[in-house]
Amino acid sequence: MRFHSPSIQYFHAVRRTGSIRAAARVLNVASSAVSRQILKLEQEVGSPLFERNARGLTLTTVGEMLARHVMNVLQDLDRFRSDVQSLSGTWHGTVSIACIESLTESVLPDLIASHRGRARRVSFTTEVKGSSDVLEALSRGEADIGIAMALRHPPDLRQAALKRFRLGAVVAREHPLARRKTVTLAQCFAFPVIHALPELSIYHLLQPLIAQLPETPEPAIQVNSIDLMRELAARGVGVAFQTQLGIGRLSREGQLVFLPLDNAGSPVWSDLGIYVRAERTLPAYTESFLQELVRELGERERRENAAYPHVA
Amino acid sequence: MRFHSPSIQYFHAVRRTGSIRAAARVLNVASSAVSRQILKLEQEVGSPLFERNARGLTLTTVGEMLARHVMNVLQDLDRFRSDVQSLSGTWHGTVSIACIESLTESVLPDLIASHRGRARRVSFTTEVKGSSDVLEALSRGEADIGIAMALRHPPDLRQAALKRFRLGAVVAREHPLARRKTVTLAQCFAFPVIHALPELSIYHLLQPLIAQLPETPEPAIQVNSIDLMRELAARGVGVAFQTQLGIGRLSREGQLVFLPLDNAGSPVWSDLGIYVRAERTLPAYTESFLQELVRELGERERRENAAYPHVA
DNA sequence: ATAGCTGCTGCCGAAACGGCATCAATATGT
DNA sequence: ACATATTGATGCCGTTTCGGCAGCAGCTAT
Repeated sequence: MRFHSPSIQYFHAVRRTGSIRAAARVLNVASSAVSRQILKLEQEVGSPLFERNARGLTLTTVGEMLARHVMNVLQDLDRFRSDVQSLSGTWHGTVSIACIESLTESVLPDLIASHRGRARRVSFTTEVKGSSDVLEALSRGEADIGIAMALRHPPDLRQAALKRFRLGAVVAREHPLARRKTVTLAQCFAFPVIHALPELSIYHLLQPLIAQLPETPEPAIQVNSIDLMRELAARGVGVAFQTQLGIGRLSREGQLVFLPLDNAGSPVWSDLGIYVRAERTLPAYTESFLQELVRELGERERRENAAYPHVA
Repeated sequence: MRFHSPSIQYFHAVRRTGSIRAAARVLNVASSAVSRQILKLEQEVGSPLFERNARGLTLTTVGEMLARHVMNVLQDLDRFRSDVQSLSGTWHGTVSIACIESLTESVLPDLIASHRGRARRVSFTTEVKGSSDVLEALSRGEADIGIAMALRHPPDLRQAALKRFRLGAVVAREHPLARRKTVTLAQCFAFPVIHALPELSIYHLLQPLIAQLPETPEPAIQVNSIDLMRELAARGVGVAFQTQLGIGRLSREGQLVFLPLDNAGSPVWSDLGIYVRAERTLPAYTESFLQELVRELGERERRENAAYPHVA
């Protein structure tokens, strides 16, 4: 089933590993074979594809162009393979997901479990990253589906869906704020606050709002793990900020209370985007999971926004 | 620059020609070489790609899937080539257009002439077909850009733009109807009418309206050429039907008069769609022309609908 | 029945591929 | 500063693959 010339497979491996010898190890061939294929390729294209640094290879501009083409080819080959297999009845493959941390508590495990229940032959690989890293992984062809904060995405990605969830304060059941319906940022800052570090995307959502506050609040606890943030809040250490997506189980068990943020009378939204490579047609099993993911997130968006109606 | 394995190039040629020996002639190789590559390919895929009829080869289902993949690969290779060339300053390639006849009088020649004036190295091939043939040519990878009546298009095509033009009656300057502002179908059928045959898309636009008329009009002249239709109308033979797009020159010279159709108080629209293959990223020069085409058609749409305001 | 087409298949020379050993250049560790 | 390790490139050589030639059988149209 590998009817494409070795050159492009070798090129692909070299681009990913950043070294000819490393690529050769992955491909189980001699490094000379890889070296030659790359040289031949450069001769065909008429331009160098890599810059030879002493420590390995990096793509030139033309190399990046070819990388895009090769990625398109190999990903479309995957789709073709899956099409053929689904024709012959078998239905297996691997769905590769890159997503931000707030999905790992409930959405993703629920979905993967239910999907695996129905299609045992479909396997998953998931990588948790920051929002911009998610988009980059997608661009580099290292993931099929990406879920990230809806930043401005590069043109080689397509936003398959956009769901917005209310951002809110998260406090322990016993916290003084816990009996309110909504809270303002100012009210939260009357208490110790658990801050997100800039590597978490909540930081970028809250920062402009915090900057508008009349007085800069005292430095509070800062963390870079949503899980840690959640557990700290559950222990009454302070007020954390999250969408309800990210606090599922502890919320269901009644330990945490979610209080929608009220910013001068209007809600604060956290936009979650689902992304795929724009130039790619997904394999059937991936497309199938993607649609489930979009449906599920839409369902949660509907439910949660109904539970906490807008402050008109 | 041909760094893809011979198999897929050979497969592509065989699919297009429908015969191994014919493909071999096109490729300038021995037919045995082609035959072997196809057999090897079928062994790799694990399923026959063609059905061997005594008179040549036709694709199997798996073959059609592979054909789609190969088309994606080769078209994306074209894009890559053009990307590299545009990086090195040179800018040439061929834009292949499939369109319906109503564009050939003014829109297309104007656009191509002006584009060639600016980019001498970009060449064009244009094929005039019926609307459904246009879409099929696009699907088969035989054209880059398609312009056709906006029918329901297959999922492998993407509608890059949709422009609507008013359908109208076209009569000679001296025709009794020529002094009206608008006409109804009934009014037209008081005179001899030049009908379009079913192979022209105007037929399918008018047929449902004609069917609603109280009495079936007498059989009139029937033609399958817009050019002929136009020239007949100019000679006063009867009333023809067209969008104004299709009668440019004769209208400018004052020989033909365009009368927007009035169907029970509302205009009759002819929807023109611009299509490209959905799974394809266009080369830079093609994309550039596509945008010009969309802009120009949008401009004409605006002008013409301003010249003949809606019958509110 | 003949002539012309189809795709397929031995045979063989030529080209491409891959493995091994080696080289020069550079980075790293002591 | 020196030794060591790692990088990509290259010459040599056996193996594999590719492609051309000629001929095969099967089918169709005349």
